Amino acid sequence: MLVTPIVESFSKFSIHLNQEEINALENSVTKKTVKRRQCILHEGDTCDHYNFVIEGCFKTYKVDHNGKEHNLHFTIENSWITDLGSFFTKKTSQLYIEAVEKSTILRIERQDLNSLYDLYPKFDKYFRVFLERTLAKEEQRSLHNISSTAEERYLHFLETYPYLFNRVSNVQIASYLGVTPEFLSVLRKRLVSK
Amino acid sequence: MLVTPIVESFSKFSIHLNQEEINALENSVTKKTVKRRQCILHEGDTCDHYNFVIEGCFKTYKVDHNGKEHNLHFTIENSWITDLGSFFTKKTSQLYIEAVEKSTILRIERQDLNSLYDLYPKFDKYFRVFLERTLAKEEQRSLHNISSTAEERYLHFLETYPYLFNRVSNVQIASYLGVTPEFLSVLRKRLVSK
DNA sequence: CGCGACGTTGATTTGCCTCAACGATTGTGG
DNA sequence: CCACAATCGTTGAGGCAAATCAACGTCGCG
Repeated sequence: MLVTPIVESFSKFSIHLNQEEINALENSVTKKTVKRRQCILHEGDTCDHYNFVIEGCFKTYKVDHNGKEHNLHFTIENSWITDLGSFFTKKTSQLYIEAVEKSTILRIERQDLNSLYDLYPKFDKYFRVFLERTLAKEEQRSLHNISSTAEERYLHFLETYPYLFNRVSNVQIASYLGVTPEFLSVLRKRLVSK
Repeated sequence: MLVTPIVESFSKFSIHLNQEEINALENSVTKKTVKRRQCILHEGDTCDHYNFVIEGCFKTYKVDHNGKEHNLHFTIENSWITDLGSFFTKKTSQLYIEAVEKSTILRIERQDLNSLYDLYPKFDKYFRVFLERTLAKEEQRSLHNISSTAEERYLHFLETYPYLFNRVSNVQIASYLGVTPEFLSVLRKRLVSK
């Protein structure tokens, strides 16, 4: 089954899908393979779907009015990725979602997800819990950002996402931290000499 | 009924509670009045509840290792306020939630909320939708923060939350924007002279 | 009435950016 | 499978946005 990783994700939140629910889910998703550097969402698109990352890694970024990229977050296997803002308001997205590595995703369209919500309350519960966790992480992040220097943010990044260190370039990390690659280089040098 | 404003909030998301559900909710909440400058959550507390603001205004802030306050957000009437991070992990909170004005809240404890989730699927749906919106707003905010100057952030704040302008001090606004009150003063002067 | 919070101004400092340059790595098309 | 191009990581000089520190008048509240 395509959706086994999703079913396991439900299990992690102690929500167990029965065969009917699993089949409904299986019929709602489409598998897509994505090349390195390929975008699954462009600025200007309307985001009408959720994606579950089966394997690989994505970055979500915005391009500002000076043409600079700002990474909002990285998403690796076994998590959902979408532009919630666009998904909700049904307005065009300001974001790009791009594969950092060769990746595989399962996509579910808005209408199919809505059907699942209507038919099976477990989907509301699962996303309610998933969103609580995601929001808690987001808050934790802005909390840390607001009260730390760039050096502290870098160290915190390394602690929190050790598995990303080898998967994304320093350019990407700098963009995520909100500093220039040059300045990250200075920070790294300083840290080594300590 | 105490919970009328909450029932109306459900209605805004097209979720309509029946009398049984309303009664269950009514029996789950406790009304609290809060004085100006009184905290409903302190750093070190564990946050085991959600609060619905009936009237008034709160700020959620962190005190950093230099003793400075950093406002994460303001919450006014007809919205929920809690420390999701602490609520979830059941760990102690790093945050303070303090009334900016004399306020009234309805509090619901974790166990009572869990009972509602178990008995009535509408509650999962309501919070799923609520969290999607909240998370979309959070993302919108970090998106804007990451790619704007302090002046742009201040203008954006005024546009987005015009109703807060008269309710919270510039010290609070500066803390929310991530600048010092002195620098906000400079910005305001610059803007007037334009 | 008096005290503490607020808003403002100015002088000085600093964290991080910009721009420019260069060798090392990576990846890709021929 | 190699050669060339592109991206990456690093270093340095100079600049700017915002912080820090200090000072002072005003206002609202107890």
